[in-house]
Amino acid sequence: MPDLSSTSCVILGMLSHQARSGYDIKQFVDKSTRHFWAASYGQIYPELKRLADAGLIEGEESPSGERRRTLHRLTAEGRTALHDWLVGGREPVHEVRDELLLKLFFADGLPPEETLALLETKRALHRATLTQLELQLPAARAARAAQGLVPVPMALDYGIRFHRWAVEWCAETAAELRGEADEAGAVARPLAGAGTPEATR
Amino acid sequence: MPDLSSTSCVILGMLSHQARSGYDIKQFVDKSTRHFWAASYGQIYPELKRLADAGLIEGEESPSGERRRTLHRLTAEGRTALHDWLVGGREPVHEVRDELLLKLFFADGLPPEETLALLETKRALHRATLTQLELQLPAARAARAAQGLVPVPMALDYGIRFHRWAVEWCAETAAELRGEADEAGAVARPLAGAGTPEATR
DNA sequence: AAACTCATGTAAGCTGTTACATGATTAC
DNA sequence: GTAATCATGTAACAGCTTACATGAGTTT
Repeated sequence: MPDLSSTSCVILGMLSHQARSGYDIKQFVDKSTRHFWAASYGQIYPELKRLADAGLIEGEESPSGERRRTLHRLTAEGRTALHDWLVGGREPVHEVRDELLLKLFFADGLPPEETLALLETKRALHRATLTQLELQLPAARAARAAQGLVPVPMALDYGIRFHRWAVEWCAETAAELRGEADEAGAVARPLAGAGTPEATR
Repeated sequence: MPDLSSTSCVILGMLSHQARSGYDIKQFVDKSTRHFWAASYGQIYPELKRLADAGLIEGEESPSGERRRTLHRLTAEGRTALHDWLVGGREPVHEVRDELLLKLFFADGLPPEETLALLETKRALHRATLTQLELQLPAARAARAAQGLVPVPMALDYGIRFHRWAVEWCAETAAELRGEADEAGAVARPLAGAGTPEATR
C-alpha cells in the first residue's frame, strides 16, 4: 500500500461515517476542516479515482433522475488504511502561511497607525472566522450526540478557542502599542517570557 | 509594477535592514519567519533574479577569497514596493495545514488511548517549537534595541504565546478525555461557547 | 583527509488552485 | 425563464519542496 497523502486521508475520513459524492465531500470540507485542511475539486475528483483504483473506496451509481451521481464508500482495506494513517507515526504536516504576521514582522519602519491598522485587520479576520465556527457548534454537537459520542468536537473546540485567543492577542498588542505611543513608560502587559520562568506542562 | 507575491515580499523585507546573500536570507528565514512563512532555495534564488530584473533590488559582488557571493540590497523602488505591500489592502493569505488536528477530527472511532496519543504528540510538537522560540527572544530583543526600537518583536511574541496556548489546550483536552474515560459525569472544563455569551472585543 | 559550512543554482516533481466546460434539477 | 444549486470533471498554471550538482573555505 503506497503511503497515502494526507489529502487522500481526508477523503477516506469523510467517507468513514457515510457514503458521499465528490460534491458532498467538497461541501463538507468547506464547512468543517477548511480552516486547518482545505481541498478543492481539482484534488478531490482525481483523488477519488486513485483511491478507487487502489481498492480503498468503491463507487455506487445513485443518480437522481437524469443527473448522474456517484456515492463513494470505504472498502475494508480503505477502513484499514484510514486507521493506519490515524495511528501512524510519520512526522505530521504542520504548515502555516500567515501574511499579516509576516507584515507585522517587517512593520518596524511603519508609523504606529499603520501597524495598528494591520493588527485591526488581523483581529477582524480572526473575529469573522470565530463567528463562523461558533455557528457550527450546535450542529456539530448534535451530529456527535446522534452517534452516541461524547459531544466534544475537539477540532472545532480548538478552532473556536484559538481564534478567541488570536482576537485577544491582537487587541492586547494594539492596546500596548497605543500605550507606548502616548506615554513611554508604564508597561500594560509584560512581554512574553519576561517573568515566566518556564510555563511548561 | 506587477503585483508581488508574498514570497517576494519576504525577500524584500529581509533586505530592508541589511544587504544579504541568498544563503543569508535562507538562514534568517529559517530562524525567524519559518513558523509562519517558510522559503526554500528553490524559491529564493530565482526570485532574487526576478526582483533584480524588476529593478527592486541590486546585487553587489562581495566574494571571500575565491568563493563568490552576491550581496543584495533594496533599491529605492524596492523600498517603495515593500512599503506598498505592507500597507496594501489586498486579501491577506492565511493558510493552515495541521495534520494532527485533521486526525483529531476523524478520531471518533479510535479508542481513547489512541486519541490521547495524538493529543500528546501535538502537545510535544508545540512544546518543542515553543522552546525554540523562547531561545530566540533575547537575540531578537537585543537586535531591536540596537535599532532604537521598542523591544517588542510582535511576531515572536505571537508565536510564543500561541504555542503556549496550544500546549495548554492539548493538556486540558487530554485531561478532559481521561476524566470522561474514568467517570462519565463531572465535567472538568466547560465546552467552548457553552457559558460564554459572546467573548467579543 | 574527511566532514562540515558557505554559497549558488537548477530540474523534476508534487500539491494545490483557478477557471472553465458541461449538463441536469430546483427555486423564485 | 432565469438564476442558483447539484454534480462531475479537466487543463493550465502557480507555488513550493526535494534532490542534486558544483565548488570553495573551515574545522576536526
